[in-house]
Amino acid sequence: MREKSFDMKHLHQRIREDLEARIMSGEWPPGHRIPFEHELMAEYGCSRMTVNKVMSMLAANGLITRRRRAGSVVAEPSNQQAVLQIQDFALEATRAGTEYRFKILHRSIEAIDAAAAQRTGLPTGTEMLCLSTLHVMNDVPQAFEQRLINLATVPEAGEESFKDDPPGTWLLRRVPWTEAEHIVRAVNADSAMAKRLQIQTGAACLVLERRTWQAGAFVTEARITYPGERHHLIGRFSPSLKGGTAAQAVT
Amino acid sequence: MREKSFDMKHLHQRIREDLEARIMSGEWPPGHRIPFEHELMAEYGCSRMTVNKVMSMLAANGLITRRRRAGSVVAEPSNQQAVLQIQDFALEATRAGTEYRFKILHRSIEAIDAAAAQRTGLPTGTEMLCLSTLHVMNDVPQAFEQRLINLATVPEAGEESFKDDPPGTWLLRRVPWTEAEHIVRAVNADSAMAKRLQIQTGAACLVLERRTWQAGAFVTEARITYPGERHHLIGRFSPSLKGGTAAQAVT
DNA sequence: TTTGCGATTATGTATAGACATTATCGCAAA
DNA sequence: TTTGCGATAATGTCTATACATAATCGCAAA
Repeated sequence: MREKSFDMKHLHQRIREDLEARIMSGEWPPGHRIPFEHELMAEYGCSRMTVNKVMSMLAANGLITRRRRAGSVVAEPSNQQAVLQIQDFALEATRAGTEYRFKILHRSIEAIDAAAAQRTGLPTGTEMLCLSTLHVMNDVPQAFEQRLINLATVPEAGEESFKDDPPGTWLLRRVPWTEAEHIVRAVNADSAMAKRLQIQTGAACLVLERRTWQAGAFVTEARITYPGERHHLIGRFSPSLKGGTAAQAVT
Repeated sequence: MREKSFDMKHLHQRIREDLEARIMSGEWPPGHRIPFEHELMAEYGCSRMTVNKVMSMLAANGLITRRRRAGSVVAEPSNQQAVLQIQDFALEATRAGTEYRFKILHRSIEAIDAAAAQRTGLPTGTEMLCLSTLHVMNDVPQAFEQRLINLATVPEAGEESFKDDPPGTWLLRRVPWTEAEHIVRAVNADSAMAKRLQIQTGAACLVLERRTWQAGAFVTEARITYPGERHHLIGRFSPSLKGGTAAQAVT
């Protein structure tokens, strides 16, 4: 039954990546029913054990929810699971029923500067789309986002207006990531930041820096500043159920 | 070959918990060789696939490192992997060769207050050991730790002097956790905190709150305040390799 | 129409065996 | 003594099968 396929990857890895990509890109939204094991088994021409191992792993990582007889569905993102699952504002707002707006404060295309080149591993001079976005819920500023998007990896971003979806949400739909790096810091708001976020100058803010790659190609860097009083990062773990859906809703 | 064992747990789960407990308690330190699959297979009286599935999962979670022919060893904690792996100071200091001291600033045994009772799920009035510890490296204060230890779960903590190991390290050796919850916030240092950490009043600090349970029994709560300028949280992920060794060195 | 129950179906767990891959060990040749 | 290479041992992947468990569906009885 086993047909050595053309590519080098192992079958279980290919299945895993296929499923992950469909989930993380939003093609299969939370609640979407995943093909039954016997269907995937037919699709990939492998035994049920192989499919089962992949699905069990996805379930252990919290990406899908499985129920006997009922089948498997894409899991609802749980805000108790993920350390770095700071919200995708649009998504969270819809769910909570609060009003959400965002505003692009700045947009330009620039050659990457030396410091950013080092952080991202790109050659200096690479063209980046630079965006500054303010996220507002119920007329209260919730976060300020400074983002670089690698136009070599995501050329269509250059043409995008970002009028429907904020950049993070837009990107997630198009470019699921395979690797990410995060840094969390505490900083005092300078006067410009304080004004933007409507907080006191000097107030403590949580800064999340997030860089993502797709198969080794740099995708985007986001520096998101949250008013410290209004936001925390929350995570719940057990030793073998770590991480969870850390990035299901963030880019 | 299969012998339905007396307990209700599934075999793979029992194996996983056994191995995790030995790793996380420090009984098997980083670098320690883990029994070969065929040894575990004999020990638990099961097939290799069962052992293999468990070991693969531990490897995927970064708890162990596996190499063909060489066998499996407990992984070195990697500071590029875990979001919440803020340092176990004693351990990090040893590794980096810097001088580390800690000082217990406060110690008392008190009935839990209402707010903490709610956070931890314990009945009000439960006796807790309350400790405040300052962590110092090269004469620079690195963190201030406020900790509650549940004496019902860890009675021997009441007798412990904590003169060799700081409370976190001491606990980790004795009480491996099975569940943990984390909250990260940014706050402005008040004057007492500023004095302790030798920073300016109002300076932004990163606060990590960590609560751990062992099989449902509350173990400890730690609130650790780091000077924002001197510390970040760093994490690196890929979608199916999330979390990593998040807690190997922290309690 | 509603309730109850058995058949069905999908997942959960486990076994035994096969072959691939790769690092290491030890022996033999240079 | 050193180098090279083959045997060996351990993990990696996968198949085929079996039985357990749980939820749902649909039919039949009340």
